[in-house]
Amino acid sequence: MSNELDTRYLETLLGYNTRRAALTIIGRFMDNMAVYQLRPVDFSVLSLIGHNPGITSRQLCSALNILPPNLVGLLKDIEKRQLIRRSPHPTDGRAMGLSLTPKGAALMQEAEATALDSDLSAAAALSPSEIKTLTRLLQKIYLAPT
Amino acid sequence: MSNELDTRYLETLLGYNTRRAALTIIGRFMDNMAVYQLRPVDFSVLSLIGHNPGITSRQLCSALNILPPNLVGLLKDIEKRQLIRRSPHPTDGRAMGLSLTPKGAALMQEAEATALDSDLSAAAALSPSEIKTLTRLLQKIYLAPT
DNA sequence: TATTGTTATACTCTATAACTATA
DNA sequence: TATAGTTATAGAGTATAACAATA
Repeated sequence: MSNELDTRYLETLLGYNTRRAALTIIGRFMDNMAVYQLRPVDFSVLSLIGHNPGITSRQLCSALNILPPNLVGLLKDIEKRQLIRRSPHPTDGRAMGLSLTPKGAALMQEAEATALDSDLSAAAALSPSEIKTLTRLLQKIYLAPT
Repeated sequence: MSNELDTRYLETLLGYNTRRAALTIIGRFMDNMAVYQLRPVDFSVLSLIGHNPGITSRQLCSALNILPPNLVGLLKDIEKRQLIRRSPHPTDGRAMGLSLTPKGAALMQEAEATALDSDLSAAAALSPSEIKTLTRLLQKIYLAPT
């Protein structure tokens, strides 16, 4: 079948290019994280908890743009897997402070190393300085004031 | 509330940065396309049809990574809006060739101009040469052989 | 025997309303 | 009166199985 499609116009669009690259990178990330049974969102939540012991579920929601009802089941699951612990918040009786268990910390130490490998293999076509440039330009976009 | 979260680790990850930038760019794209009642996927489909008259639904699926059953309703909708036309395929009796109606072509001429404006405003923090660099690096990632 | 387009359906992700307990 | 966490539920988006018509 003649499959000569003209996609040149779409390839001029920043949204198209950024989304396709994101899907490529995240697809590989998912493959590499499957062994830990972590989806990208699980990884992000655990990583934020690991680097911010005592973080609340509301803070996770703001940082990761998750709606509170949608975080409930996720936290329940990773707590059931004994990766996190909920402790009473020191100053706010409504909230719970989240932290990694030793098992969760051990898992995340491996998972974060794997995440780096995954990034490097997804960006194997780029030099180290190109990766730095790419990161800087992407951050300029999403950190720009509206 | 003390909202001093440490997100430095996540900000080193290519997947995190690329996804956040994509959400920023596409969010703005959606806002700007709302007036045409086009979602990103509608825009992509109509744009590919416009630049590839006679394209089949199967070709659209491959190019945009859409599963055939999920394209059916989309095509039905934009045909009902009289933006596309389905004609018998010249050589394959199973397939239909898709093309824009005059109404669809007029809409897409405006929508593609708006898409460019949207990109430029989403990337307002970047110079023209930075935008070119960003595009090149993103394409290097998703066009790289597995 | 394989492919195009389609229906029906299931699963995941995301979003909204409303409740409770604490502040 | 507002906020943290939760429940229930609705709506997108994405996935698989199976079919008729054609290659």
